[in-house]
Amino acid sequence: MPELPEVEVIRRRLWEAVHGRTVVETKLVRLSGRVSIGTLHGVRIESVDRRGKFLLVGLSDRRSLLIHLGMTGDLYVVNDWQQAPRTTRAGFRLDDGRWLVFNDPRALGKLELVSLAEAAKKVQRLGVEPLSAEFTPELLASLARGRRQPVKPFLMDQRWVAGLGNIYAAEALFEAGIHPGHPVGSLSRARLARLHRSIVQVLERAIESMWNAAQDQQASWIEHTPVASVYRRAGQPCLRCGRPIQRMRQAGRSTYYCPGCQR
DNA sequence: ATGCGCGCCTGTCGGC
DNA sequence: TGCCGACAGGCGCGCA
Repeated sequence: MPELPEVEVIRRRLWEAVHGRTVVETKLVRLSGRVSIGTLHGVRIESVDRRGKFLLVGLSDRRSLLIHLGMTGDLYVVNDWQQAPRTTRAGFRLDDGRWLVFNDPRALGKLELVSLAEAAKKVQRLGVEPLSAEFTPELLASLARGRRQPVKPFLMDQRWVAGLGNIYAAEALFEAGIHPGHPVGSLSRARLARLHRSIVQVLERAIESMWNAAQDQQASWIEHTPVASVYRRAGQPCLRCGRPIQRMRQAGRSTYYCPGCQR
């Protein structure tokens, strides 16, 4: 499920729901190497941060829960354990009786308990935060320089820019009018500047739209993912020019684009 | 060094 | 109804 916007909305919801609470019980289910935590007991949750697609839950014992949601992970609070879905992999009972639940049907997510220093080290390998002031057109251009790699897999590589996945990489490229197969190093400065702006806009719009949906208690916010312009729209008309959206394979992933609007 | 293909997992959906 | 393949919002590894 989650790329940067989804992870950011999960982070905000989590912060509201769990900050200052103490974990009083840990339950691990469907164990695998991807979940490596001992038991958490008597520690207070002091922060919930995001770096790229990682969540870092800061604890009062100077440790951190480092979470990556993989393809299908989700993290939220339920009132009692009975409400946790059967694909739940871990649960943390809070001092108010509710449960913080890590649900992950495909089990590609990761959950580890590490020292603050180790957590910091692990996220250090990530590239720039696209919604930070550090992310500028100039920085994007310097990262792209000299690379022959197609722009879409470049955008999905977390070492350069952290947080874009298959959906938002495709959406940003559509927004910028750039063909996903274009070698990133030979895009002009002007086109990279436009791509930079598109990345920021696409991510900000997605966060805003999902965050608004999340405020409505009646709505299942995850279903309010902003309508995609190209993602999973193969064969349907382009919203801008009407030509059918194409699907192609790149580095093993589906890429959607408009052959009319993206060059 | 760089870029691609595959394996890891389970769920869903459409076609036969 | 049941089976089968394709596909799915990610990452890390090994190989050319």
